[in-house]
Amino acid sequence: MTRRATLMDIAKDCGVSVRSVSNVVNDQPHVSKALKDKVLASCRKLGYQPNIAARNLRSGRSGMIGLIVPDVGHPYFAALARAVIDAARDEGLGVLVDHSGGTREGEAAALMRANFQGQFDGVIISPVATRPEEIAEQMSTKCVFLGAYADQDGLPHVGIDNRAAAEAATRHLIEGGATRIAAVGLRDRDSMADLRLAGYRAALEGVGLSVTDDLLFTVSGPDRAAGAQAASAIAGMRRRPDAVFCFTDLLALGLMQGLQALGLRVPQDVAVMGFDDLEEGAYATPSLSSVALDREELAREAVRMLSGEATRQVLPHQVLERGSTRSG
Amino acid sequence: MTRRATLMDIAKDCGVSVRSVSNVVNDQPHVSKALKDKVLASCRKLGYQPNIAARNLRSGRSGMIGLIVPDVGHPYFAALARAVIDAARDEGLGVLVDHSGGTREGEAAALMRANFQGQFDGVIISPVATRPEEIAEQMSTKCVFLGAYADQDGLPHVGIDNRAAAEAATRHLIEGGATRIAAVGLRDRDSMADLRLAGYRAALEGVGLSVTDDLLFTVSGPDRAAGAQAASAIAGMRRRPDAVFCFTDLLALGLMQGLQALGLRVPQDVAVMGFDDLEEGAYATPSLSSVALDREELAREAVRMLSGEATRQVLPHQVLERGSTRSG
DNA sequence: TTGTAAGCGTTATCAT
DNA sequence: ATGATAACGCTTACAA
Repeated sequence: MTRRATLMDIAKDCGVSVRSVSNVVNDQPHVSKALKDKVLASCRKLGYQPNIAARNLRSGRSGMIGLIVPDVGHPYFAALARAVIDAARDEGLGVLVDHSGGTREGEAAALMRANFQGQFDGVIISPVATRPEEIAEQMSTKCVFLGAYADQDGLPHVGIDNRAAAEAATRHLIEGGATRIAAVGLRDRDSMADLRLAGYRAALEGVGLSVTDDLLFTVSGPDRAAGAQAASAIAGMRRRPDAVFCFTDLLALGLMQGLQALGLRVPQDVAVMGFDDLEEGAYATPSLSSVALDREELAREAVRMLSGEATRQVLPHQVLERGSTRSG
Repeated sequence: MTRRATLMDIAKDCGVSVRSVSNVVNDQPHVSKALKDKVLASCRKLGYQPNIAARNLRSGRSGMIGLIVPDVGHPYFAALARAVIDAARDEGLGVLVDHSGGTREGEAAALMRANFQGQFDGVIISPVATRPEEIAEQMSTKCVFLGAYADQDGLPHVGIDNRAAAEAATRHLIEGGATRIAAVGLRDRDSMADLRLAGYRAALEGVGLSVTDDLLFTVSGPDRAAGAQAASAIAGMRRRPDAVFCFTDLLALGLMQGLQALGLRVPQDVAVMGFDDLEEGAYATPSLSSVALDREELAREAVRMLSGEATRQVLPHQVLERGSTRSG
């Protein structure tokens, strides 16, 4: 295998200038049909492929964006990654995916890598433990933030109104007849959870139910195991809740599994509400009620925002009633 | 915001040559301590960050690899992507993730993008509908193939012995007392499924059970819905199987859900065996027996193979007995 | 419409 | 150990 063909090779082969070849390759307007044909034929003959590094150096753009999530293996972020990859592709961009583990150190390391890995045309990030302002400060390229947001920051952000969504989800449980509703979620360093907790509180207070600490369960992780653990705790309570609002579907799935293993019926004994609308939830037994958003639109907005001026996009959410909260 | 600092800016600031600065930045062996300190201080002062595009152009490497899977949203490939990203990170490489949809056209398009998106230092690909030789032929960079393989090709490949693994899985069902075992999987253009089917056949024939066509179920997709569909077909059979071997966990999960919705008990009425060892399977009700491999090792080998000479790595597999096949 | 040539910011080859 | 300088392959003024 010999050296790859360059623009100049083509130019020589055709007896024209590199300029003309470049014009053809880049679909510039002013090229004669004859030239175009000749050049393209030569490109095929010599197997020409543009050197992207050179193009990037010259143009200052890379055609790549970064996506940083806590964990690509997590179903929610896997679905998100898919949507972002699709949206980026439609804009002719590739997506370098990285994960942070959801810890502060992990996020710092991922940001480092993003700064050095390459010249991204932008980075989409779903932060957990680091404040957006801190992140934007240390990044050398534009960032769009996904997920929770604090109202004060003016940074590019796209997501749903987590507080309102959580309130709606909790209200759904109340309307189903629940009077003693537990909340299960991560706490500490997770502003997303804070917002959902606030929504939960608001819903209860809205109907005059008091929020007591024994109804609040802080889990150890974002996974099914943590949900199952919460199930044991809840099943063992002297005054057992008749409904549980989990801050994520994965927690809810673990919780449902745990409750059922302990002999409790869902939703008859305990109704369960999730958040995220994972495909997996629709196939659980019973199917899991959840809060949904349009992930494709989320991704499209995020990608668009990377090259635009817009700074905040709040997407609509939707409460999906399924088997886990269907009374009767 | 002004222009980003370059090597030359640092050189001027320090009163040394760019060569010296480059040496420091790249940790070359022959640099005096004094120079190093001076340069590093200047870098910090001016906020220097190397221009990766320029470096790539000069060095001919990009520090990035491509990963092409049918669908990043699919739990198996999400887990795989995570493992590959981790393995690549340990080698200082970033991973550009793309998906093909698992169709021939989709794979062709993804390969195109991989060729143009950037200069990858290699591509790891999990092909479905396109033969490895065809792929290798049209790619301008080294490819390592994941998943199934045909014995004749000498292309870099890492995976398990799918045929043997499927045989072991089926044998596990036989040892559990099953005598009428159905197989559920994709067919056509999916060599992975062919191998697993062959293993299934071998296991049955090994104990003198005949393989009849009515036991073979071809599904419409790789998802839970397809598994649930197969459940209806199986539940409705005049002579119902007492066990089902699904070629993937996702099919098995849909199948289990479907069977149970139809009033059949797993494993008492029908034992179910999956393949892939998804985390989700361990949390299903009942927990799903499956065939596992070490995904982290798979990923490490694949990444290593990109820069090495090795051409085939067959990893060990393991049959995991869980609730869905536990008799008694 | 096409040709010439100047960079883009590195790295690496010569020297010294 | 460090300096000067020529590539790397492309885009794009500026000319013609």
